Amino acid sequence: MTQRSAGVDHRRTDTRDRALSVGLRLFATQGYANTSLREIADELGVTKAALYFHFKTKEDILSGILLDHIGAINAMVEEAGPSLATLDGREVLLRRVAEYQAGRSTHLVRLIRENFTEISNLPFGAEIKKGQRRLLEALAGPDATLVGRIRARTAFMAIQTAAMAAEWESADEKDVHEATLAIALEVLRGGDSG
Amino acid sequence: MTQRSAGVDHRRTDTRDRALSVGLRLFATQGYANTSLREIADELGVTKAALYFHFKTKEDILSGILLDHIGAINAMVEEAGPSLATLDGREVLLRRVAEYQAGRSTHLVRLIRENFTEISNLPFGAEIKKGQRRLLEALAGPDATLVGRIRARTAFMAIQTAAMAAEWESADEKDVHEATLAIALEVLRGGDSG
DNA sequence: GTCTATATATGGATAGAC
DNA sequence: GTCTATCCATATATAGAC
Repeated sequence: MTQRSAGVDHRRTDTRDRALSVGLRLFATQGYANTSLREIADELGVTKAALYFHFKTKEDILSGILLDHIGAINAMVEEAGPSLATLDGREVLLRRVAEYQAGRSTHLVRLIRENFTEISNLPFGAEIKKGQRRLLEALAGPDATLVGRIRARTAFMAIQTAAMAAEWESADEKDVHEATLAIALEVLRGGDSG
Repeated sequence: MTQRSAGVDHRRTDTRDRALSVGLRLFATQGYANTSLREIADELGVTKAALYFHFKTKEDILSGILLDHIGAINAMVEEAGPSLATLDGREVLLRRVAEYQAGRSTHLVRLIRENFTEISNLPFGAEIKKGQRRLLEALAGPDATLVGRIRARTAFMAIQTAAMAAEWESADEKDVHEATLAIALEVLRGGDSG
């Protein structure tokens, strides 16, 4: 939920939503620290002061962008629940994560990946880290060995990178995603079957 | 070569080298944009102005840190040469890359990975990107299919991530590296043998 | 090689009018 | 909701003495 009200929208402008969208793109392509409020405001056709009506601080914009994402990841892990005890259940979770990330613009993935240090040092950065940690543990399964945890991490990294690979590979985006998912599943599965 | 002269060192101080070292650590842990020259100078026990004797600009410090790295990666690819036509040769290259990255402090890997957007937009950022692209193509081998290229990328990402995994995994660092290399080789190898 | 002092720009953020 | 005007902190970078 990016909007505040669930029913009819009583807002007089859509500046807030547009700011989140522009902010996502600029933060992802230029970096959070390198993007000024003036740049965002200019693209929106408003002044910096106008932004401060919608967001208390610059961090607030970043927070607004990321909150949905954290929620979605956490929800997927929780929904998986007891099914994570089996390899099949964990494969389903990995497929869902891949689907989710492929559906989003590449910007969100890039934003988190390439501004990870900065985000980590932010007040709510701990939440992001905790979410990723939980996801990796879920993918690794209960009582995972070191090798199992590394498999989970590698599989997740493959998926994550694929979301940005459209720029790198000349191939069709859908083909890249499918091939990557196949390899990620292969990695997660590993030699064993439990 | 971080030093300017090959023979006896005639410099009166080691400020330049220490600056590169401190800069690497701060850039990696806080981000390039979030690290000021004052912070670096303070840690060195000198003033900002002193830094400007050794480096023309702030970017120059980053450049000084990264130049060695680019050279090392390029050298490894070129040394591999015709051996890259075989899977065995490509596995050797991957091992060398893993060895190289594990030997360095985690900071260099983090610096590149988590400031990639910023570095890309820098004047010499194209060199970094070109170097990584060449490495991935080398690992994939000549006439690689899409799947082959994704395997190469995934294997490399696994290695790269392992260099930072000491903080995440409670296990012994050496064990993490060994297990990761094994999985990376497995991914690179894939189903086929050519 | 390093210092003090300063030029200059830009950033985030606020006050108050409309 | 948005504006103009402004505050204030901090940043990179330079000038010139020692």
